[in-house]
Amino acid sequence: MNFEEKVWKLMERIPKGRVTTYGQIAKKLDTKAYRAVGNACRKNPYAPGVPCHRVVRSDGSVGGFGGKISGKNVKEKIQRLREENVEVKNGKIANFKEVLFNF
DNA sequence: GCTTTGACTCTCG
DNA sequence: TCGAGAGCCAAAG
Repeated sequence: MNFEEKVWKLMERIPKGRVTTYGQIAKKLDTKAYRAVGNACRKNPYAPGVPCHRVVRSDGSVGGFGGKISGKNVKEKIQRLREENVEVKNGKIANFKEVLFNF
């Protein structure tokens, strides 16, 4: 199994209404390839089976899909997050600690 | 096979 | 509090 497949599989485990960080995923995979995780996310061939929008940065900010990349459909992702009990404020998770999914 | 790049994270000033 | 720099790993050129 490739590294990316592991990442995707792990992301699949993220329940609705919860989020996780790249660091958590990397840690679960016994690696420090935080950035590679992000890369795998960006590819994301299993979307929306693999909800990459539920993966955020360690500080609770939504990461690249929130402010840098794809400025419009991102809002829909954010909106979906908010519908899933995840409050997003200004590109960051408001109740981050509460919705953070610990593997 | 080496170099570049990235949706990252940590530390320091 | 915020920005810059360094370190990390994997994929693509």
